Amino acid sequence: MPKITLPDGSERQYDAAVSGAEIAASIGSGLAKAAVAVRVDGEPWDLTRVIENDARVEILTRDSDDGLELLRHDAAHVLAEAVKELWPDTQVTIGPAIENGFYYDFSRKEPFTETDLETIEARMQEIVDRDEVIEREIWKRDDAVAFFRGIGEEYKAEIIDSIPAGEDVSLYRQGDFIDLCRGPHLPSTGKLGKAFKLTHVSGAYWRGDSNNEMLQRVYGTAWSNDKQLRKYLHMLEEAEKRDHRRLGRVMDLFHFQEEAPGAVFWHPKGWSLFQSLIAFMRQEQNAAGYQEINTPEVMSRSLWEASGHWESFGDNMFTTETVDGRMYAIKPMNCPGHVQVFKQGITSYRDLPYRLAEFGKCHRYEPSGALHGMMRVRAFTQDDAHVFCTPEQITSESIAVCNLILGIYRDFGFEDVRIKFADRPEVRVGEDAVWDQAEAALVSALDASGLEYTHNPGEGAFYGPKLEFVLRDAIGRDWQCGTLQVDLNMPGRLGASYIGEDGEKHLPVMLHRAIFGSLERFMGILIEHHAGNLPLWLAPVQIKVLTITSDADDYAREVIAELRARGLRAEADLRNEKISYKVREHSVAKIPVQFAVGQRETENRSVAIRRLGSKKQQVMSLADAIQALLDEVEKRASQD
RNA sequence: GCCCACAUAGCUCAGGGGUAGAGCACUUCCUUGGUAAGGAAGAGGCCCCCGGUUCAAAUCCGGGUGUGGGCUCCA
Repeated sequence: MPKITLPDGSERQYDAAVSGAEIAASIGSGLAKAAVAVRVDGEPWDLTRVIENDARVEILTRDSDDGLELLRHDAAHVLAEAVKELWPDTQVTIGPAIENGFYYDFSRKEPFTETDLETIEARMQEIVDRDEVIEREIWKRDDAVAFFRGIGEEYKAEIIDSIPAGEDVSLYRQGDFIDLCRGPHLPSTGKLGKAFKLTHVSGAYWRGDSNNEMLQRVYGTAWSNDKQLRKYLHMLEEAEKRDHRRLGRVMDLFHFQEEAPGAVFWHPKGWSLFQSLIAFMRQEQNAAGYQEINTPEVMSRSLWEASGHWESFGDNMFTTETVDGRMYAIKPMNCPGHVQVFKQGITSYRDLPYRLAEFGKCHRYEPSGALHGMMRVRAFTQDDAHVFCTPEQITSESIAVCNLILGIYRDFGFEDVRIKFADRPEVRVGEDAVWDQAEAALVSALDASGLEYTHNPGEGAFYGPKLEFVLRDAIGRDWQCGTLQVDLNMPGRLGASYIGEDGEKHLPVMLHRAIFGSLERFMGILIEHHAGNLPLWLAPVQIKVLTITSDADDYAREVIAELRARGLRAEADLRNEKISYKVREHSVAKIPVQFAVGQRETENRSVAIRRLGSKKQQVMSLADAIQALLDEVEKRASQD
């Protein structure tokens, strides 16, 4: 006689043990239809599983986050069933729900083709039409291992084998397909609906280990209804329009070519934007007490051996051997160079904290498959800095860095920033006692700053723990940009020290920090965040002056001269073309402000202003227009 | 690095064992037009590279390089 308590606090008494489906039906037919699973005392259960005792029960509907995840998980099972029907000698492995969809990893000799995807998708729809009952079964672990081994599913058997002996496992059966799964699942395949689509195939290593066999992964997306599916597919198209590689071309910012994989060829407009980013950062960090330096790009291999980089990353460094047989490395980082500058001057604790910054161009031989537009390159520019300080100064310096980073992100319109604390990795340099100290210092700085953060275990740098600053862009994607690392190892390895108040030699603490991270990557993120519609203060060409007829050419030249004299980046378009033609071309090129000038404007020294994205025009005196734009630049305002 | 796909004009792409195609961009001419493409003509190609098959390869096959989607990696 279970008493069921619903989330709103109401209670229902049932005469006998009752299933989630029955509870939902007793509340309403609409709910019964939308229900996909239940949560019983916080634990997700199948809708058909019988509840014997008093419990708190929550009905999960297909529209809820949990319900959607379940649908996606079911879609993965239906995918696996379809593949097993079509190609019985394919082995199944794992198939989880992921953000926006699902995937399933299969082991087979022949990779899937694009045509196979269509075939599989059609079969999945048949399985949905068949409306097969999905049943939960509890097996003894060893029986399950023997069963899967018996039907040739070695991977499945291996997974179950890694579950502690003596534990029972749950299997789910739908039609002739049976799979190990924690559940819960839908009561039948028909409930999945057809708002799913297979999207692409790729390779994926078994258990995520590159030493293992490469499996064939099929990705798909799944939603609660067709409308949601269409909305998602539309969002993908919109994201593609924002692609910085496409916009970099239409905005004439940069290009890549085969002779320099992973390295940017900057065009005048792209370099202008790059310089704007540097100018801004320079101003902000000078104000925060940093001094800018520059260190060599090519240094002897011995320095990298001393720093520990050679051992950890030697395979990923560009090297160069001179005719006399000396081996040099092209710098992958700036820190060893900064330590050399520290060693040349600083001897006293009175000089600390000592903050050195560099816009250093680094080269890393990234795996070819990792390259991706400007987001992952082999030649990039870091806004790198190192704060040399005493152990007592770690907290205050770390807080200052956090505030600097968050403030700068706000200036770029990134308000949603997450912080992750990454501690010691398995492969590292230095004593554990030193790591204890560095991690504790970073955590205490975080606690003192009052900022929220999450824990990212084992993801620290080889020389110290770090904070990762992750910003979320306009369409909800996360990008890790900034970093703050506490390093108690490198100064000692490279022989840096200072004389403390006590007259003794001490090792300085080194805080590594970057805010943009890579300027190339940050620019890519900025372009995609703004969909190319850069805020006025960053736009390489801020104003285009378009003439209606050639009678206005002289006035247009005057306007350009005036704009440039006031520090605005402006270009004229005096071509013998119709105004619509010019407007379209510069709109496509994402120029934020267009001034149209014709006879009327020439006569009263005005401009007809059209902002990117707007179809309206505003006529204003040239003087007022310039002032308004200067104000906007000063405020670093974003249009969106 | 690994799996799959792709590589044709500046760009976006069609084609396909035997003179290389379109749209846009570009050049010239006409047009001086008030807010997202005015008209005409012209020029533009080692069909990514190296091999092989073939009477004949841009096309088929193999290898390489690059790019894309993932996996692994990211000091």
